[in-house]
Amino acid sequence: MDYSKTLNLPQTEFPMRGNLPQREPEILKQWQEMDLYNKVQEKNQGKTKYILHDGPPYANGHIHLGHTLNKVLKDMIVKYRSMSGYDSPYIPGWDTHGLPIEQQAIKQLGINRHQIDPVEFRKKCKDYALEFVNIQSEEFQRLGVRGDWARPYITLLPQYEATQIRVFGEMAKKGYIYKGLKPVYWCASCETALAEAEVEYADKTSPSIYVKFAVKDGKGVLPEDAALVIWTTTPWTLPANVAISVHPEFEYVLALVKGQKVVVAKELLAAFKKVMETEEAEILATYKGEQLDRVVCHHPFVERDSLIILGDHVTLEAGTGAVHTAPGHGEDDFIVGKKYNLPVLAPIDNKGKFTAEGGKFAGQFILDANKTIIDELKEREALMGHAQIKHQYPHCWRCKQPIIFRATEQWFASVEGFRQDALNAIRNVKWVPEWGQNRIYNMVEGRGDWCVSRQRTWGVPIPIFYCNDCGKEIITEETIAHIQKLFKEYGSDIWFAKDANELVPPGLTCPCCGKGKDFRKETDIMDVWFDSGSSHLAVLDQPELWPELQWPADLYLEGSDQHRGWFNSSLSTSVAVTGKPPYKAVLTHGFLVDEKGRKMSKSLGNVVDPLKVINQMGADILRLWVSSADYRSDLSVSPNIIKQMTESYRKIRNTARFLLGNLYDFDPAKDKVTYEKLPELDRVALLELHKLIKRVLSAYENYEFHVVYHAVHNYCVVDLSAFYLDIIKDRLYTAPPASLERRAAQTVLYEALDALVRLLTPVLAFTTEEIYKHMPVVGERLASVQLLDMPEVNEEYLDVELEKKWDKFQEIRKEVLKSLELARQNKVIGNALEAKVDLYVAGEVADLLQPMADELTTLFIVSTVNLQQLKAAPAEAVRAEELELAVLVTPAEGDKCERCWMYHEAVGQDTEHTTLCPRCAGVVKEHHSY
RNA sequence: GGGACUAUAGCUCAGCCGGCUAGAGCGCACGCCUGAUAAGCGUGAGGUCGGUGGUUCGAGUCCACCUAGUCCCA
Repeated sequence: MDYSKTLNLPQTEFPMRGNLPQREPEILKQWQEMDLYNKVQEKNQGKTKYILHDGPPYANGHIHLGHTLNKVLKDMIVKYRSMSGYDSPYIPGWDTHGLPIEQQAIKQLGINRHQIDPVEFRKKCKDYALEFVNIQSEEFQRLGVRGDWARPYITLLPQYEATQIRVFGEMAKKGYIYKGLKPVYWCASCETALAEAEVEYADKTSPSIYVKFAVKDGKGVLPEDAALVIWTTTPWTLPANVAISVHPEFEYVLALVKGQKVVVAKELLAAFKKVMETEEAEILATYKGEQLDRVVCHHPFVERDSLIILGDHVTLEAGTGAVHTAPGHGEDDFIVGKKYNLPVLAPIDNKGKFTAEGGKFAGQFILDANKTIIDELKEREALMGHAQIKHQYPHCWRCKQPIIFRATEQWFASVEGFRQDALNAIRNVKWVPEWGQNRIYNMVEGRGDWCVSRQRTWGVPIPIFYCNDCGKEIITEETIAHIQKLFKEYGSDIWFAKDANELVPPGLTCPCCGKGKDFRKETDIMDVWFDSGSSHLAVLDQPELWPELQWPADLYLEGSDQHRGWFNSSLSTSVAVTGKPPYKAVLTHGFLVDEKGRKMSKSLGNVVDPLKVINQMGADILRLWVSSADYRSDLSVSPNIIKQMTESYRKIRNTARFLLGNLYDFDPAKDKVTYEKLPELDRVALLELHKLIKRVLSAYENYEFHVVYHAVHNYCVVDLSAFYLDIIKDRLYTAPPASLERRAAQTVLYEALDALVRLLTPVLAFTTEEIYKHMPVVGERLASVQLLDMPEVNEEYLDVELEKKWDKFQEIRKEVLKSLELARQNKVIGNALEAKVDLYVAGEVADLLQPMADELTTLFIVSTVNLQQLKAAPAEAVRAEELELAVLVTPAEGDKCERCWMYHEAVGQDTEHTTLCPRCAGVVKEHHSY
C-alpha cells in the first residue's frame, strides 16, 4: 500500500522559481489597472501626513544604478509609512532644463544654436526632456516604485515656472538679487557661465612659467634694478595682470641669480634656483612681505603698472611667493583687488578669444595665446623659466573642456543676505547621518554669492526688464506678478516669443526715470539649481495641483553630493523666501562602488546596469540588494554581489513557499489555535517571530534597511528553515489533518507568513504580492498586499523565561547534532531518523530535558531518545565541553515505519498495517479508509 | 592641496560606555536526505579586525600619523 497518499504533503501553486523577469511586469500591470497608488491614498486618508519630497533626477538618458538606489530607498520609506499609520503621498519629479539637454538637442538637430529661433529650439529641448521623463518614468515603475506617476512634477510645467518666478521675485524684493561684474567659472566651449556645481576637476597639462616684473618705483625699499618673479600656469591671464600679491608675513629675499637681482620668498629660493638651473644665489637683502606693499613694477609687455599688494591667499606651496594677480580672472585676485581698488580686466569674449582690449593678442583663442605670450616674454627677456606641468584643473561637467575664470556681468543671489538664517535653519534640521550637518553648515558658512544667471536659452528666464531710456533694470512686484501670470498660462516660452513691450504689465512706466515706456528684456536664464531649488514651493505648496502635499517636507533623501547641490539650493530659496528650512529631516546615501571600493566607470568596466539586472533576474533582486547594504557609506555592487542576492532571495522565496504549501487546508478564521493551547515549541516559534517583528519595525523606523534584510533572512534560515520547520514536518505530514497539533503548527506558519509578507512588502514589492495572492486570509482578500498594515508586536509572546530556557535547549541541540554528524561519518547512521540517541545528563541540563523527555525525538528528529544519569555515561559517549552532557548515538532499534519513516520496535505488530508504527496505524485507521 | 566619510572572514553585515580563545548569515568544502527536490538538513575550514606608533593592567573598540577608496572643494 502507498501510505504517502495518507500524508498531508505540501500543496501550492506558488512556484519555486520566481521567473521574475516575466512575472513582475504582469503584477505591475495589475497595479496600474487597479490604480494602486490611489487605492493606498484612499486607505490612508485623514492620517498624519508623512511627506517625502522627491529630488528630481535630470531627464537625460536612461536610469542607472544610482537612480535605482535612490528611488528604491524612497519607495521603501514611503511604503513603510503607508503601512504604519501615515498618509504618505509620493509625487515623483524631474529636472528638465539646463545645459546637458540643450547640448543633446543641438547634437540631435546637428545645428548651431545661434542659427535657430529660440522658441523652436526650446521646443526641441522640451521634446527631448519629456521623452526621457517618459522613459525614466517607465523604468522607475518597472522597479516597483509606487508613486503618482500620472501627476509628477516637471520643472518645465507652466505652473512650476510661474512659482519659480515668484521665488525669484520674492528674493529680489528682499534685496537678495543683484547684478555684478565678477569673475565666474566660464566655459568657452559652451559659452556660458557655470555654477560651482557644474565644474569638475581633472588632470590637465599647462605651461608653467616664471615671469620677471621689473621694479619701477621701489618706494625706497627695493632697488630699481631688481625684479619680482611670479609663477603662473595660465600665461593668457597676464594681459589682465594689474598687481603682484605677496604675503605680509612671509620673508622675501633680494637675491643675485645668474646676474639678475630678483625678489622671491626666502623659503622658495632653493626651488627657484633649481628652475634657474644654478647653485649660486647671493642674498643681498631680506624683507618682510608687508615692507613691499605698494612698490610699483612694470607690466612685462603692456604699458601699465603692476602694483605689489598684500594678500593672505599667497602660499609657499609652489611658485615664488609672489603671485600674479588679475582680478578679472580669479576669485582671490578679485577679492584682494577690491581692497586696493584695482581695475577688473577681462579682455576675453564669450568664446574665449581676446577682445580688442587684448591689444596685439586680439582675436586669439586664449590657449593659442599662451604660446604667443610666452614668445613675447622671451623676446622681452622677461621669461625666467618655462616647463610643462600636469595638475588638477577645473573642467566643464558637460563638454569636459578646461574652463576659465572670467569677469562678466552676472546676476547674483546674495548669500550674505540670508546666510545667518540658513545656518540657524541647518541646526533645526535632523541630518542622517549626523555628520551631514557639519558638512552643509561649513559649506553655507564659507559659500560665496550664488551666480544665478546663465547665458543660455533652455531654462526659466531671469524676469527683469530694462528701460531703454535710462537703462536701469526693472523688477517690481507688479512686473513679477504679471510675468508669473503669463508664465502660468503660456509657459516661459512666451518670454522668447514676444517683445519686451508685450511682456511688461500694460501701461508700465519706468519707475526709475519716470518716463520710459520702451523696454528690453534680460536674455539670461536661471541656473538649473534655481529650478530644482524652488521645488519645495513649486510642488509642496501647490494646493491647486497637489492638495495632498504639505510644506515643509518631512524628508529629503539623496546622495551625499547633494549637500552642495539640491539640499543647499533648496535651503537657500526657502530661507530667503520663508525664513525656514524646506525639510525637517535630510537623509543621505553614499555612492556606488565595486567590490574593491572603486567608483563605477566605463573604463574600469565595473558598471552594473540596473535594466540588465531587471531583465535577467528581476527588479526584486535589485530591491533586495538595496535593502541589504548599509547605504550611509558607499555601496558595493558587482556581479558576485548580485549573485549572492539571488541566493538570499531564493531562500526567502522557498521559505514562503513551504509555509504556503502547508497552509493549503488552513482557514485562519476557523482553524487558528489560541496561544494557550499551543505546544511550547510553537510558542517559542511565535516568540522568535515577534522578536523579529519588533526588530524589523524599529529598523524601518530608523531607516536601517540592512537590518531589515539581515533580520528577515536570518529568521528564515535559522529560526524557520533549520529549526522549526524541520521539526514540525513530521507533525504537519503525519498527524490527522484537523488535529490540534497540526492546526497549532499551521497557526504558527500562518502567523509567520502573514508577518513576513507585511514586513517584506516595502522591500520585495513584487514577490510579496505574489505570495499574498496564494495565502489564506481572514475575511476578504485585499486588492493588493500594499493595502495591508505592518504587523504588530504581541508583548505577551515575548516571554523572557521561555526564551532563556530555549536558548539553553539550542546549546544542547547543537551538541546532539554534532554527535549525529560524527555517527554519520562513522557510517553508524545516514539519516538522523536511523539514530537512537542516549543522553547522559546532570544538573541544569537534566532539569531542562527531564520534563520534555517525550518530545525529544521530535525535537532532534531522531527515532529514539533515552535520558540517563551523566555518571552512567559509557566511554564511547561524546562528552560535551561546556554542558553536563554526554551523547551516544547508535542505530535505532526496530523497523522503519513506512509512513513516518521513524524506527519503532512495534512496527509489524498491527495486523492490518504491518509496516506501520502504532501511531501511524492509528491515524490511518481513523482517517483514511483503504 | 584642503575638508568630510569609509576600511572587521571570499560576500553582506553584528560587535553598546575599551575587558573572556572576534560573532552571524551567505558562499565554499565534506557528508546526509530524496515526502520543501533546479529544494531541505548537518558538520567543517576561513579573519595580522587597512598599516604604524601611542594611551591603558588590557584596544577591533580611545588618540596620532600613514595608506587605500569615495564624496565635496581648491
